[in-house]
Amino acid sequence: MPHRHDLNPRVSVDNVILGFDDENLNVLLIGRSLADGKMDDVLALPGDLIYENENLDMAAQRVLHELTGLTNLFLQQAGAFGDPDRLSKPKDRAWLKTVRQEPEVRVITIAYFTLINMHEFAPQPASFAQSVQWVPIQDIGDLAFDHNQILKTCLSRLQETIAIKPVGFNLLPTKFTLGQLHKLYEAILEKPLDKRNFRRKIQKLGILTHLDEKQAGVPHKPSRFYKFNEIKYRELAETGFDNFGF
Amino acid sequence: MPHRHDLNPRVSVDNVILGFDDENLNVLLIGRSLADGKMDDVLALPGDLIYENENLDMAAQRVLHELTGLTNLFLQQAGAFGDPDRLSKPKDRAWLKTVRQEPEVRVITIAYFTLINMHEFAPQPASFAQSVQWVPIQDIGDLAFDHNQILKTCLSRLQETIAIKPVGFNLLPTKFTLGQLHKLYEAILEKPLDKRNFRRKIQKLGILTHLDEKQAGVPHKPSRFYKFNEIKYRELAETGFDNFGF
DNA sequence: CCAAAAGTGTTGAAGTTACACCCATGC
DNA sequence: GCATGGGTGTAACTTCAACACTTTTGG
Repeated sequence: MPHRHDLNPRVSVDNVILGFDDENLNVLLIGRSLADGKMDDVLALPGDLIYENENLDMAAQRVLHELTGLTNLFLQQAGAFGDPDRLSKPKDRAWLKTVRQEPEVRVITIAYFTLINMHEFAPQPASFAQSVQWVPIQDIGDLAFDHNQILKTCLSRLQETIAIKPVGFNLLPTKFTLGQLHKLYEAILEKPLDKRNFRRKIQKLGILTHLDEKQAGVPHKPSRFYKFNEIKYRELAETGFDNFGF
Repeated sequence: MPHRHDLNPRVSVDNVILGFDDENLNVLLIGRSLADGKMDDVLALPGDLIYENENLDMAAQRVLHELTGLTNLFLQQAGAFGDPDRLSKPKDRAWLKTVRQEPEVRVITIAYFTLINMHEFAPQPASFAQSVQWVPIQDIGDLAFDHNQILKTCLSRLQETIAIKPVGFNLLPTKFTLGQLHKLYEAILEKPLDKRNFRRKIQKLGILTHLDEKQAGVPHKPSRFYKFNEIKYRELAETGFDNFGF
C-alpha cells in the first residue's frame, strides 16, 4: 500500500508556461541530462509525477513553483494525455531510466497552462530540470514525449479562453501600454487585429484603469500606462464576456 | 511489470452520457450492488479503470460501448479529477471493496461526455454496472465519489461547446423538427430562447436540410422534418462558429 | 370551436469592420 | 527632419433582441 507522501508512479502533470517579451510568446522548456552527464538535445515541458497526497492542481502549482519560485498563479487544466506509447521514444526512455524508479511504467499526464510575466522571475533548475530556458513559440522543434501535442492543445485552449475571458493579463507587467496588450493578443491569436477596434473593445470591458504616468525614453510619442481594475477583472474572468452564440 | 492487457489500477475514465427526451436532458447513471447482493442507493456515472494497452479515448469508448452497444460516438474529454479523497466516502469504499483488487488505491479519473439519442438503444447492465437508468438532470441527487462535480463540469463544458460548435445534434433522431432542436438548446443552456431568433440563427448555419415529410398525428399544425447536411455539419464542427470576441 | 405548437417579419439598438491621418518623442 | 509607434472618429454593414398574430391539425 502506498504511503501518502510517496510518488504516484502512474500519473504526472506537465505545465505549459507561457511568457511574453513584447514580441513573441515564449514557452519555458527544460533540458535533460543523461546518465553520462551530457545534456540531451531534446527539450521538454516541465512536469513531474504527482504525490499521493496532493491533488492535480497542487502538483501543477508545485512544478511551477520549483521552477519559477512563483506561487498561486492562474493555472488552467487543458486535458489528459495518456496514449500507451507516449513514453516510448528511445531518448525519452534513456532519460526516464536516469530519473524514475519504474521507468517502464505507463504514465498518464495532466496538462496545465499558465501565463506569467517573463521579466518577473529568474528561471532556476529544479529537481526535475537541469537547465531551463525560454523558447519563442515559433522556434520550438521536436519536444520530448508527446509534448508537442500537449503544447498545441494548450495553445488552442488559450485561444478559446482569451475570446471569452480576460486572460493573458498575467503575461504583462503591472504597468503596461495598450500597445503591449495589443501585441499580446495578436501573438496569442496568431493574427493581426485592427488597432482602433482592439483599443475600443478592450477598453469597453472596463477592466483597465489608466495611470497618469507615461512612457519615458522611447523614440516616439510616449504611451500612457494602464493597470488592471482587479475587481472588475475578477468579475469578468468569472462570468465571461457573454460572447456566446445563443 | 504490468502486462499489456492488465488493468491500470490508478487511472479510470468516467462518462457523462446525455440523452434528450424532447423535454429534459437525462443522464445515464448506474446503480451498484454491494457484497450482500443488495443495491446501493447511490447512483454513479459509468466508468472503469483503463487497460494498459488502451488510450484514454478508447477506454471511454469501451465503457460507452459496454453500456449502450453504441460505437464510435462523439465523445469529448472534459477534464481530469484526482483529489486524493475522491474515493473516501464510506459507501464508495464499501463498493470498491467488492469490485477492485486494490480498493484503497488512489484513482485519477478522466471525465468524458457524449450526447446520444435516448431512443436508439436499450441500456444494458455491463461488467461494471448492475443497473442502468436515465435520470432527468434536475432529479439527480448525491452521486457516488466526486461524480456530482464531474457532472457539473461536463455540463458547463457542453454549454461552452454548443455556443461554438454545432454539437448536440447526436441527441436527436435523424429526422427532427426545429421545435425539438429548439427545446434541446434550451435544455442544454438552461434558459429560454426566442423562437424566431433561434430558428433564424440555426438555419443560417446552413447545416440543416428540410425534408418534404411532415409530422403526422399531432394535434396541432404539423411540423416540417429536418435532417443534417453532414458535410457542412462536419466543416462547421471543425472550424467553429467564429463566434469569437477578437 | 378549442387547444396546441408551427411558422413567419420588422424595427431599433448594438456591435463589427474597414479605413487614414496627425502627434510626441529620440536621435 | 525623420523614423517610430501612439492615438483618434466615422460610415456602412451586420447582428441581435424584442415582440404578436395567423395557420394547421386532432379531438
